[in-house]
Amino acid sequence: MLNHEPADRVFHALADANRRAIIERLTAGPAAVSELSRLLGVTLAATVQHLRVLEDSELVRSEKAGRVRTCQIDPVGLRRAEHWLHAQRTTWEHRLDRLGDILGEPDPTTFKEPTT
Amino acid sequence: MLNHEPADRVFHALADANRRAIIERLTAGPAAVSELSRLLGVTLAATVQHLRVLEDSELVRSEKAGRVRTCQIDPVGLRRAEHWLHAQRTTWEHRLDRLGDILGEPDPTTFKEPTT
DNA sequence: CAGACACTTAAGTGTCGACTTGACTTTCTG
DNA sequence: CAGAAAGTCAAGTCGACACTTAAGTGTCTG
Repeated sequence: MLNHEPADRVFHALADANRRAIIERLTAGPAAVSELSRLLGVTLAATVQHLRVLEDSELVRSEKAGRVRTCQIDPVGLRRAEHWLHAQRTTWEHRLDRLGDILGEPDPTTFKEPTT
Repeated sequence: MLNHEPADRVFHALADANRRAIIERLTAGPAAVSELSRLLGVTLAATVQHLRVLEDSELVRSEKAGRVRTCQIDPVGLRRAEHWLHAQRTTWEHRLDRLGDILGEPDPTTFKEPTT
């Protein structure tokens, strides 16, 4: 089941607490890899691996100047995830609305939810 | 790093394409476990395991009547995930706004981003 | 009531993912 | 220029995870 859909990558990236901590830090402004490494309390190598995941899912961008790589938020991934969730929630809510309309109608012929 | 934060659970649940497919199906209305199983093309047992993850993260609720368990969306998890993403994005956007204000000011004393 | 249905639980398997250590490369700085 | 700083790359370890099969448990239905 090794999918490479964008949604897979984004949600998988967000599933890790350390990666979310990186994102939370970066919303406050850019940071170097070593700073993030200190923040998480893990090795530089581990941090770099997290950043690779975050960049692949377009949640973070980074550029290297001299010997320091500076990371910042990439809004693309964030928006993609937000959009999927919003779509699900609104679809669900609209369905409930329609259901309410039907149940509130003056002539309620016995209504049954189709399951198949 | 086996965290049990709610955000961990929700995003981890959403990271799997089959679980997202279940959610997408349920936004259209309730469904039985065996129907979801058919939809995914995996074993009933596997489907039950996915549902356990989805229920633990409050993305799905289910009730058993007779021998059939009916599943439906639980908005709690969806909202939780959406809220986290929204918070990150807006924090980031507001920071950019403030940055724009500063850079657009009449007396721009040489501005340097604090990194530590 | 017998057999089909709709799950449920347990155990096993192969893969992935988060870390680590250790060996480099590149870029400052005293 | 020597050494420190900041990353980078490559293994290697070990626990999680998505499946499966197999053996149940209740609940209809003819």
